Amino acid sequence: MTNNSNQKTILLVDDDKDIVQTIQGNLVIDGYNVISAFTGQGGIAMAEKKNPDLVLLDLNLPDLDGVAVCKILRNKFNFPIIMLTARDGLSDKVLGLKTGADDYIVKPFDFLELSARITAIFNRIERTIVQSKQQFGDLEINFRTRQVLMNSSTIKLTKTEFGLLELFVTYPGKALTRKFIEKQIWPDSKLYSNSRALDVHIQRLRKKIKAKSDHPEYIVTIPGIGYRFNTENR
Amino acid sequence: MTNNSNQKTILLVDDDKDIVQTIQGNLVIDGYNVISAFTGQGGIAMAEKKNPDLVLLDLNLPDLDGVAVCKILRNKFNFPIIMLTARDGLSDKVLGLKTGADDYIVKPFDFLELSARITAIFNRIERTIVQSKQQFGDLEINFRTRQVLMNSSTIKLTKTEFGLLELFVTYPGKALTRKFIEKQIWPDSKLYSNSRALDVHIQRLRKKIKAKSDHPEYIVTIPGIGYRFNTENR
DNA sequence: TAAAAATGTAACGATATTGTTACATTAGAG
DNA sequence: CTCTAATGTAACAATATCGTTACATTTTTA
Repeated sequence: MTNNSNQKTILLVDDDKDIVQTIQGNLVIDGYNVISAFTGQGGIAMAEKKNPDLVLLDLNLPDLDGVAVCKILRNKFNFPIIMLTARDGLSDKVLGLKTGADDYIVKPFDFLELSARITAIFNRIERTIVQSKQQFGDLEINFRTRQVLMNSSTIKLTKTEFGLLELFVTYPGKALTRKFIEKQIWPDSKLYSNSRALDVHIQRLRKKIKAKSDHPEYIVTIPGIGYRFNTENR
Repeated sequence: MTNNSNQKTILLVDDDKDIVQTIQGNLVIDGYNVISAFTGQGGIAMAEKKNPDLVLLDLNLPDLDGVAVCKILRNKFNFPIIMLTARDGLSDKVLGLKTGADDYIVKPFDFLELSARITAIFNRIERTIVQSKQQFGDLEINFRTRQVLMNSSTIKLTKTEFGLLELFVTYPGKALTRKFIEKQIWPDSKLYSNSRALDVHIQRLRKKIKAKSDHPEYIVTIPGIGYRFNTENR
């Protein structure tokens, strides 16, 4: 029905048409969708139009300096950039990486190394994304999907309850004052200094957590101060 | 109130104590907290205990093969791994990267390059995390905070509406069938084949988007099929 | 073009979520 | 221990969200 393929698009920017053809052919064999440009301007335009998953950028371009192109791309987009260049000097490499490139490969290179470095970057991104899950003892929180699991069974939290939990796990083990919590949960509301709303939401969250856990309190009360999220001994 | 320091910890695993000392000194100057181990076993133990932000792994270790250590670490942890080694062969590099390393540097190397590659990796991670924001024309979506901005002003979406928007931007420009959308939004519900709920939620989402935008429809109806999220010409 | 099918949309009741209140319980000060 | 302040918690009303329905409008089919 919908195209669910995870095929990644790689933009290749190089003015040497032979090199483009060779690399493109190999990348296609690797399963990538490849688009190309022969100038810096063309590369930038193509990036804006196609929003590729990764860019291979030669530093020797006919119109613009490759480093300048890299800067522009890095400024506007988040995709990884690998520089391909004949410049082997240390200062070139360091400059390239400091400009925002994710990797720097010196020509001539073997395609197998390029391929391995591309997948290494994609794997790093994948691992980083998956890492948006956090585990606290028998509690598992997926911040991307907002799914909360306790002992592998789902806990349904309301928006406010999830906000509280998110706040607690951001400062595990730290005592958070009532005022601080209230400011985070209700940022533009009037001062809740005399409201009991926070107490009530804490109770509701505790009840839902406790219903699924055999552990004692995750949320510890500190009278006169506020609350603390207990992550020890789990 | 809470310790907000962003100092990163790097674990250096190498049996050459001179090299360890040199690299460690330079990394400390770069502002990192550095811990070290001289054996594979020691490195694994240290990683488990300290959960570093990055590991520098020499492939020549007295007890275990470096590639084996890398496999074990990659299996258990998400932190990036940079291999440091004298093995310059193509197959070594490719094997190293395929084993799960994020980068591979051949000894002898200049510290400046190592330093640049470390920050390149940290920057990639940072960008990937921040990338949980997406821009579509005048529409900006932060998937982490679930905040939606249109022309820089906030749109308040309900859970279902945000789910729809998230689904649409996952498949920009693609036609999504009603059945597909319904399965994604109400996964464990009965078949909504004859329900009009989807239509109603689409209208509500459209109204909220339109209220803030001067563009035509973002969500295009495809009669008989479903809907399509229009990302062109914005 | 006319009929049929699909979609748009306002309005309604059901349910979920929220913040307040009142009273019970607990912790800490003296 | 007693008193007081802080916190726990059930119940309630206000609001938000949801899915259905009925009817209007648009698109497709024939």
